[in-house]
Amino acid sequence: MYNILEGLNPSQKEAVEIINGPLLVLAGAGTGKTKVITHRIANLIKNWIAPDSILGLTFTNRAAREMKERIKLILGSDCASKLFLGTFHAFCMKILRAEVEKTPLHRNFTIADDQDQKGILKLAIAELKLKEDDTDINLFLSYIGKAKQELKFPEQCKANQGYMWAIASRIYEKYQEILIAQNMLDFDDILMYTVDLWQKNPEILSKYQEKYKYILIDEFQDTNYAQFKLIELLAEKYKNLCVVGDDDQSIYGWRGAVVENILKFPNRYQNCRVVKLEQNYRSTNNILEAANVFISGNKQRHSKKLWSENGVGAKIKTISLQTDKSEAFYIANQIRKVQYEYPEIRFRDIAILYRSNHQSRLFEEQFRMNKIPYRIVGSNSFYDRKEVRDAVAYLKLLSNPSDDQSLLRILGVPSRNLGLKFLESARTFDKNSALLKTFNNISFLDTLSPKQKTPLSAFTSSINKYTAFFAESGDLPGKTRAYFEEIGYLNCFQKIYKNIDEAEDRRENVIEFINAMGQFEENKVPEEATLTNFLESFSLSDDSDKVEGEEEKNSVTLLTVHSAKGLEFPCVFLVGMEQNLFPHSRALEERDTDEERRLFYVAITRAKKLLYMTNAGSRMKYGSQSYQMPSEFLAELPENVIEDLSANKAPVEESSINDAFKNFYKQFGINNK
DNA sequence: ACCGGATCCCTTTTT
DNA sequence: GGGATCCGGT
Ligand SMILES: Nc1ncnc2c1ncn2[C@@H]1O[C@H](COP(=O)(O)OP(=O)(O)OP(=O)(O)O)[C@@H](O)[C@H]1O
Repeated sequence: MYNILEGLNPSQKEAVEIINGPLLVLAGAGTGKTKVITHRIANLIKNWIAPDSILGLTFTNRAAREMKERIKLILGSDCASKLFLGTFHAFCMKILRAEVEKTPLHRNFTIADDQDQKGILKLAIAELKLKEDDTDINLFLSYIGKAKQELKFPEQCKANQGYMWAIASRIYEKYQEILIAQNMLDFDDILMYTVDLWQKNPEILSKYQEKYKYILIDEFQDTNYAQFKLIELLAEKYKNLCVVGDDDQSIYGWRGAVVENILKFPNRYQNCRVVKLEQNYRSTNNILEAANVFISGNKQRHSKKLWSENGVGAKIKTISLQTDKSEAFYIANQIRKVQYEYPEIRFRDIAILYRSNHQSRLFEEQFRMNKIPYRIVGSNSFYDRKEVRDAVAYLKLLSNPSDDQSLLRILGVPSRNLGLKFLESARTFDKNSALLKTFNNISFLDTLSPKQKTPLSAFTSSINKYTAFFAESGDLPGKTRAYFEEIGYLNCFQKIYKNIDEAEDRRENVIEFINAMGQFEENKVPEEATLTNFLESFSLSDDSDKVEGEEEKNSVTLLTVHSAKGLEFPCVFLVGMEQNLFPHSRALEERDTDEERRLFYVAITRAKKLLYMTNAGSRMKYGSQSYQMPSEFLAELPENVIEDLSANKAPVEESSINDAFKNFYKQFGINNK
């Protein structure tokens, strides 16, 4: 049998061998915290603890997936599949589905995405006859989110002081009413409802306390109040709670994360064991020295010294490029060069890290042209496409007939001669009924002209037919394709988009989406291949069960710094190192770049051996050119660990030079045609 | 009611 | 660069 304790240092061993009681592992990047969690799980199982009584929670899907893979390596996939490993949200959804009678929702409830949220919030504002203009929508959503993260229901928010809360709590109340009427919940509800369920039903809580006797949580510095409370309740009885994290890597403050959760963990659990790890096994000392600059000044932290036996290593390379295009071009070239120089570095050992998702686009284009295989983590660009969102809405409606939001989305795609006036009449026909129910009401149909009655009947009969089909599990792609064809969606694109290529593109995206359902189904037992399950994993972006092919595995990874947390790559390109991008303009405006600095620390510490940082002098922003200054962080890098390659003329793509000149001329009003 | 065009937002970061 | 939204013509 695999020796679980082999290859661990004494502190790691200590943590792994503790079986019962609260345990905190507080340590810097790359010191093997995640390794402690995975090996500790293995050790629990070796000590005859049932795998299904172990709960491993992570923050991001990517981290859950990574952990699953590591555990598979130690325990084998049979054993690994028995324990629950996933995000807080995935775990809570499992509970809410199981205990649905005790929640405000009905079976097959669906998760509201951000567009649903906005739509419902608009409805709430309209129903209250408030005249808040659209720009306030995001503000109110953030109020509501904040309340939910603190586990406050609308009732409790009414007690909040201030003019804004007076309005916000009324909107919150209405918003919640509509969500529930549509049998939906938003992301924050997932946590709030679970805590509420447990608090109101001690017998249910007790059931789960008995089930999950051993709890392990990675990246604990990122938990918010609701998550802390959730775990506190679950662990109350046995207190076998192991949390692991690094206060210097706290980068989710904007989402309500409370660092004190980890810092004060020993105060909350009196007999808590604390283990610190100081040896970094990941990076070279050059990389660590650079990283340290950005956290040593942080207030409110446990100071941790990191050291590594990995030698000084290569210098960090910084390169300034002219444009965002030449940045992507340079990196595509550099990847080839790196592979030439270091044959052991495969595509999968390389990552492109950026501050925000939209930066991936140019790299995708460039990599496609250069035949560099890549995969993007966590970007919604595909799933955010209108045609894909519409496809999802078509399906959500089958799973949850009360989902008016989805109905509204797709009723006019393709156009069915059923517009605003028609909707108004359906709404007034029965204010308290879901739209789809009204559509099926014979006496409502009788109020319509034949020109509307015919398309509406065709629409509802397809919906009803496929609702019945999907009630059985299995063959999701086949049924979906037939559904989309019959209801006129799959072949409506030629009609909607004049440009034939665009129409074909969009149609193909829908086909690709249908294929993704096939992939979802592939590694599921037939009973689990239900539409509801698919939609749920889609909403949670939970692709942790997806099996990747070799080609896919051996790809360059494109991802944000946030989603790279917890991961490591031998070669990292940190791109877009420009003022207002990283650090982000919002942080600069608020004169609070602490979290950006920690984010930068996280970015640097992803690299094992090679680290490149690039910045561009100009970049397309909102469709127009913007001139960019190098990031203030670059100036802080210790000189002895960096090497500036900018002077060595990097190969610059022809068209980028032309672009740069054109913009130069444009700037001075010279017409260079 | 539909279509096309103009206009106006946006853009952190994730579940 | 792209989506949602509004407006005016058909
Ligand atoms: N005792 C050890 N001996 C050799 N390698 C180790 C040891 N402990 C950890 N490592 C390696 O160090 C690397 C970093 O480990 P791990 O990802 O667990 O760190 P971490 O503390 O979770 O990092 P982060 O804070 O960045 O998430 C991994 O490649 C791991 O295999």
